[in-house]
Amino acid sequence: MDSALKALAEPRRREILRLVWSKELPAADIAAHFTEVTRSAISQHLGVLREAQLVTERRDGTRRLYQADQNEMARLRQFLDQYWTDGLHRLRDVAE
Amino acid sequence: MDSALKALAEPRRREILRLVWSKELPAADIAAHFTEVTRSAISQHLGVLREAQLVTERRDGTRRLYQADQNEMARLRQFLDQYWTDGLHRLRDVAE
DNA sequence: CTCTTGCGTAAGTTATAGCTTACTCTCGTG
DNA sequence: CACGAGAGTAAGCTATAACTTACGCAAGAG
Repeated sequence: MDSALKALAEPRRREILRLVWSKELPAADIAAHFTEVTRSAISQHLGVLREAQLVTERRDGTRRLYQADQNEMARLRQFLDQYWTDGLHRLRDVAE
Repeated sequence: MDSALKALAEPRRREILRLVWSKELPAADIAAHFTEVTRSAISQHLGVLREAQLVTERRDGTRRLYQADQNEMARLRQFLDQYWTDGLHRLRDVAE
């Protein structure tokens, strides 16, 4: 969970997640969206997202297709929601 | 906004935010919660949170009282909500 | 004025992140 | 079997993060 939040803290990785949120994309297509950095850099970002389990990888011949892992994304979302909810409870308790 | 997310990616800083979410605390009290690191380390974490505008600082004599900045916290929350909402829209559009 | 308390800040260290270039691996194809 | 395309990986660089210890500074107490 902690690795997921750290992964999300990187703008480039958030952008990658947007790209593969709803559709599978091969690594080359993903890299093509980033003109400022090399394909290798993107491959490494994909590695970080994979380790955080935020994306799944599927092989198709020589290509590797990536897609956001909705389960893990949901878990991360829930973690953040919980964080805020707890905080708001503390606010409410103090208000009394 | 980006600095806020990066600030939140640090477990120690998330813990600090929880401490000052609903009440002002002097730096010493905050530091006292962390036995693994020095007071100086916590002071630096507070600096990061301050720069990300996630906490406000108020001076009272020689003490400095910190508290979570609800406005900025709300902005961050909204940013994350938007991120997920956009993603879910892409999912929905693909489903059609 | 001086001393103590509460805290930030400077300097230096070590670990880690993000990047590049170069290499390697694995398929599919002729 | 050779080779070209798609991608990860190794090595090395630079910047930044997270610490530590040491020092400096402001404010109230005596």
